[in-house]
Amino acid sequence: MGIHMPWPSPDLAERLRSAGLRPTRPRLALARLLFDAGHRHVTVEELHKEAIAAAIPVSLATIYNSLHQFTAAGLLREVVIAPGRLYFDTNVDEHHHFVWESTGMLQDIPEKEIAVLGIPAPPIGTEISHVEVTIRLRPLD
Amino acid sequence: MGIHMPWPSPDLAERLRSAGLRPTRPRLALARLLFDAGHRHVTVEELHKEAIAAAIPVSLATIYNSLHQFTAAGLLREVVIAPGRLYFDTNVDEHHHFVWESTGMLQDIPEKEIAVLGIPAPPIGTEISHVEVTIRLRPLD
DNA sequence: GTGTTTGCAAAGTGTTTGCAATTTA
DNA sequence: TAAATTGCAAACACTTTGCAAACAC
Repeated sequence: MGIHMPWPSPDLAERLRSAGLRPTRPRLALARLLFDAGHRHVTVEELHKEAIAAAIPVSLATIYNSLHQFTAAGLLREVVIAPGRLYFDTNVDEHHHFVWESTGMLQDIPEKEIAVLGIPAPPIGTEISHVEVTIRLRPLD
Repeated sequence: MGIHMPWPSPDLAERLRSAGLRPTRPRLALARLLFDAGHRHVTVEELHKEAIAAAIPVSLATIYNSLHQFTAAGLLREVVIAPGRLYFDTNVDEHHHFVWESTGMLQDIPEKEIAVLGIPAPPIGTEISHVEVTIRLRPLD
């Protein structure tokens, strides 16, 4: 855990199978778009357009379903940066983000670059699931 | 900036006026609910229910409008913790959050408690608007 | 009185769901 | 063949908008 294979990717069908998901044609095609090109941040709409452009005629509903299934299976992580701006992040390891407030764009910051000191003890009955630092940017000037 | 008056609150009408907002009856009533009881995290729906319960018959549309106007005026800050879970935070100073993943609940962590080290230089053409640390919690066991 | 704000109901948006047809194993 | 998955279209929940009436100044 924590280590990502560079491309060429491991067998995607196998990866889906071990996540408990049948490697159907739509899912494999989406997995290729998502995981065969390094870490990505995609929105539902973007992925749908990409799929259509790649001559993979998946319906929007299937995009939604697949992204949620992938997320539940731990293959993706959701990142919300503003109301109505939801990304699915193929980097599921602990890491941080730059967020361009003007465009909604997102950029990863490796976990190792940033140290968070003084994290308070988690409230009784809870444990820390993860810690994320979001650095919001505005255009200079 | 960064210092908040404890209650009793300064004159709310004046506060709205200097934010460029006419102190209308609905806006004053909402401002009282929001700002007269220390820092709060409210959702649109919660505030609407509170207003109705307080015999202030504002429409949902007015809640939406007012919250957005207050936000644009710098009296509130939006905090999205998951798709569809938007809070308006009356604490507009730099600070951090605990987020209960199971319930969506939110709790402030004062800015001073946490130190973020190693923040990378902002990408060319941008400056840092703010840095927030989100600590997600899951139930113990 | 003039320009702003409100409430209502209608129109949008983005997301989910039900179900018959299709596909996987 | 049996069970899971897909696509479509309808249903949803949430948010915004248009406009006449009410209000602030």
